[in-house]
Amino acid sequence: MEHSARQNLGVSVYVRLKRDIIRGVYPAGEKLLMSRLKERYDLGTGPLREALSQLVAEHLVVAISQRGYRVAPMSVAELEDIYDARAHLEGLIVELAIARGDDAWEADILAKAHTLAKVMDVSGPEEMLDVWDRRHQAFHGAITAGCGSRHLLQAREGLLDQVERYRHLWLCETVFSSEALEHKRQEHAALVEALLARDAPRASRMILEHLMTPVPIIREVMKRRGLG
Amino acid sequence: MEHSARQNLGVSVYVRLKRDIIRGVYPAGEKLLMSRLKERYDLGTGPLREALSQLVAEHLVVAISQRGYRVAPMSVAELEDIYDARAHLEGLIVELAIARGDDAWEADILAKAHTLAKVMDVSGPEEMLDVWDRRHQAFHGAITAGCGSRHLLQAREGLLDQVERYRHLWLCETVFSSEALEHKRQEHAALVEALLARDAPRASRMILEHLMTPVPIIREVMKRRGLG
DNA sequence: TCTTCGTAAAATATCTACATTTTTAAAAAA
DNA sequence: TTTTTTAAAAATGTAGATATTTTACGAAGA
Repeated sequence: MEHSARQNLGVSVYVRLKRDIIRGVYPAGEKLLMSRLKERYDLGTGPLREALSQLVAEHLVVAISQRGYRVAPMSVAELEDIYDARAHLEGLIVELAIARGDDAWEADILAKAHTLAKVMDVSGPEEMLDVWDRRHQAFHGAITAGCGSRHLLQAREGLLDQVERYRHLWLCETVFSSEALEHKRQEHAALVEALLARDAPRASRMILEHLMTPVPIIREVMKRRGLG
Repeated sequence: MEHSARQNLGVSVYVRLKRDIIRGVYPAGEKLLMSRLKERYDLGTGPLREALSQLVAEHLVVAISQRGYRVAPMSVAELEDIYDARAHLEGLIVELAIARGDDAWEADILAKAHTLAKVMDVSGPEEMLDVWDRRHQAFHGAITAGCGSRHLLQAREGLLDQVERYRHLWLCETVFSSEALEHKRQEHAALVEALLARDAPRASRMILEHLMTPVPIIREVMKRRGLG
């Protein structure tokens, strides 16, 4: 079965559009002109409106009837709320994971923590950051998977999508100092220890702090760029 | 300004389609044939595909490329996971609301609890159930609003939408006995007491139990109807 | 002069109809 | 039966028609 099932255009333009919005190709609040999008992605209005409708449901785009679509606005207030919400939800999920996770869960966390700790600066900081980010996501994914609830994880995904635009600001701006990286490494090690000790309150508190650390940095970036 | 801003067809058919799916007009797993939908809602494929795309993002509909759309399947496994996820999320939100809610929050809860307790059987059980449900939603809405986080409430909304199909089975099947209603009333009163006493652990535990009670009943209904 | 209002033209969003491609079904052949 | 062929049904995409909003411009009034 090598017949790569043909995706319809709506789905593929959805993926591209989402990536472009997250990466800031279209600034927050910008009007998404049909004619421009048609040209850029080389397709008709039908598939475009499908993709935009999905993004509206995910709150990355807002639609105004008869006036088209705009990239959802960004603000410091939203930055704070979204990180707060995400951190608390992930804290809850971690508590459940500690209560419900089995041996395979523990093993997977250890595995992901190991590969994350071993990220080395081999081919330039650009590439390294990319690898680090992917493994960092995998690490947190392994932790949260232990809660065993498809729908809680789905709610988490929804918040991750929305947080991603802000997080991208952070990743772009932050040049990782090796001390910052070392600090993260220690946080992760302590977190793993709390998880394996099944110390739910401690692990939950640590997750919350861990996830909130980027907020002040992003707030600064936003103020500097006049997105406040 | 009485110019009721003209909604585009995509949005209005989205609302109708969503209501119809929740109410079981289209059974779980059923194919949503374009030709049928076009006829039923009297419009073209464009707006329909917009609406369906949004419902896909909300997980009420699944799309299979080149094979159209289907109502998302239902199962006892999902029933349990979705209620579990919702209950835990609402528990978290209640804890935050207790930590963050102000006087107006307390007042609003008391107000909504009062109107909910006063629901009387005046114009038939059909009408009564409708009023009771609306006020019940308002009651829980008032409680959760206290968390102050737009994004946590948004995540809650997402789960509510998905839970609604199962909840509808319950509302349709359950003929409320006055003793069941009285029991609920007592649960609500105890909950309000715990909230005003700012007893977060107790309130959270109560919410969790309160929200999980319909599960065994719905499970029975589903087994009886062969949706297991 | 500056503002407000109204009108017309341009730009834009929205929707339907039809053409194209793909899937499903039915019938025929092995 | 099982496979192949063929026809019908369905999904998808684009182009163009229609309706709405925005912009441009000038006249009237302050």
